[in-house]
Amino acid sequence: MDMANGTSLIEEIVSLCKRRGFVFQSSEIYGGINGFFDYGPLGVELRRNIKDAWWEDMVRRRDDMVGLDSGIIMNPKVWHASGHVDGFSDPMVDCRESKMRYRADQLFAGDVRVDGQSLGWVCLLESVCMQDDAEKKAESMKRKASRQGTLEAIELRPFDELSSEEQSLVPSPATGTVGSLTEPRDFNMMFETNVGALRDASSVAYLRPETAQGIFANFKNIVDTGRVKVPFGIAQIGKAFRNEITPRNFIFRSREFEQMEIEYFIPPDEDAWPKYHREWIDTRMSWFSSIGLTKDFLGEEVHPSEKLAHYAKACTDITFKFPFGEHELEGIAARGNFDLTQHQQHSGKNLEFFDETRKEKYLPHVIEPSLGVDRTFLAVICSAYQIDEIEGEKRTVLRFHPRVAPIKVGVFPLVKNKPELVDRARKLYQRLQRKWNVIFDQTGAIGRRYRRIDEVGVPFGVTVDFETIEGDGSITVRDRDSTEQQRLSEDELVSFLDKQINP
RNA sequence: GCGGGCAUAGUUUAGUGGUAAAACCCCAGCCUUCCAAGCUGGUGUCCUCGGUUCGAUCCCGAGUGCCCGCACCA
Repeated sequence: MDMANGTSLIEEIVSLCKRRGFVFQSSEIYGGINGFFDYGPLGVELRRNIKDAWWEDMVRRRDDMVGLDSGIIMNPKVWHASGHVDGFSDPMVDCRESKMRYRADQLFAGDVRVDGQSLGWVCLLESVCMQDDAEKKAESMKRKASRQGTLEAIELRPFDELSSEEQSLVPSPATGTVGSLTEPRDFNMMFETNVGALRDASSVAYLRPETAQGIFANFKNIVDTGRVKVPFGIAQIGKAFRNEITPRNFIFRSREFEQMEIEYFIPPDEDAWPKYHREWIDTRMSWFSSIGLTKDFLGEEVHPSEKLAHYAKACTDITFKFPFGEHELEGIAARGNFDLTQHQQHSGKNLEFFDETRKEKYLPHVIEPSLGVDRTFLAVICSAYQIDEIEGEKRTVLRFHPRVAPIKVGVFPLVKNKPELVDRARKLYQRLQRKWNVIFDQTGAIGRRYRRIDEVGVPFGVTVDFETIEGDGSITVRDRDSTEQQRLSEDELVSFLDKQINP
């Protein structure tokens, strides 16, 4: 996709989303707030349809899945066990001159001393040969200073373990200038809050950065009460919060978002996970196609083993070619039994599963397909958005799959000033309204009303005309994508719509 | 967090140191027998707060938001 075009394409989509009530910037009348969005009348329907489709296909239509809705705030110990509190609060250091950014624990510095006197500090990025490099640098510093004497051994320490006086002596690894590095700054992505009336260290709690830990924390409850047998999965849809440094790309990366996550528990045998991992990738990929994502925009990206977290066995992303680039839609990770092991240790509760057929206890391993509602929402719109031409006129159309379309049917009297048409159309509207989200529109010319529903992705327009009230009672159904019409009786219409909308 | 650009109606944009404009959209009415027809009317704190000025939407500063690049993204 060419980028010059891509930029304006996403702008067009953002503008359409606002104009037609899909997505608004949060708190817009107060100047907005970076990284938060609100979903308008059409947006909320689309979101709901996406979530319903996922829940229907991943939970209700499967024998091996159960659902869960855990709270956003949990005991903070959960996030210590999961590693989110300690592991992911990387302090970062910026170089003011070169604008480079470093993780403080990957930046090593040491004092260069000759006969007890400091010549200044050296600073290097973490590497296997950094000790050698440091000594070479020290030699050259000694030569430049024309100093005699013996170089002392250099003790390299991570930047974040130095005192702030020491930090201020460290030169930038990029430019060599002393004083160019900032103090380490915390970039923990979890939002903190306080539980209870008192605000102190003991009241700190976190807004969950993922829904997955709620599943692990409830694993024992579900095993004890849910009549489940490995392999089985627990699914959850819910809000999650990450204090992203730079939210970007519209709703693609925001600070408050909604996840649809599955933890699928499998036997711990080493040959088990590759099979289940592959199955889930295929299942999820075909699900994306089924709700109307453009196949050519979907891709798979396997994480190289050296970039995996230490506990992960594999991770494959399902990616989507957004107008601003190809990015992750869903991550499907084989996480071993890392999470259950952690929670078992930290909680002191036995979380082992007793396998009846094998007559043994074990901590199941897990496959984690984890998807963002908001990213799916954007991918659905990007797949659906099209500008085409009808009889020389441009039209903007959202070709939503009928299953996710916010509004399923538009019902129209052919003209407004004939009460019989209007009454009959209104009756039909009321009948359809009991089953689907439909709209009634009698304003302006019929063509205008068709175009208007095209732009919000309504798949079907039905029109009550003179043949309906004077002839055989049939109505016309107009297809959004082909713009072709067919005449059906009301009963035929209802079963036609049912087939199209609920596959 | 850093650097650059931008901020005018619901949307896209024009414009000005002296009380702001177009197109489209939207709402109401008239008209209309199948793909954005026409007519009439309606809808605006020029992002916020300071400063300069007799007077600021315009100039200056700060903030906020958006876009692009860097960095970050468990």
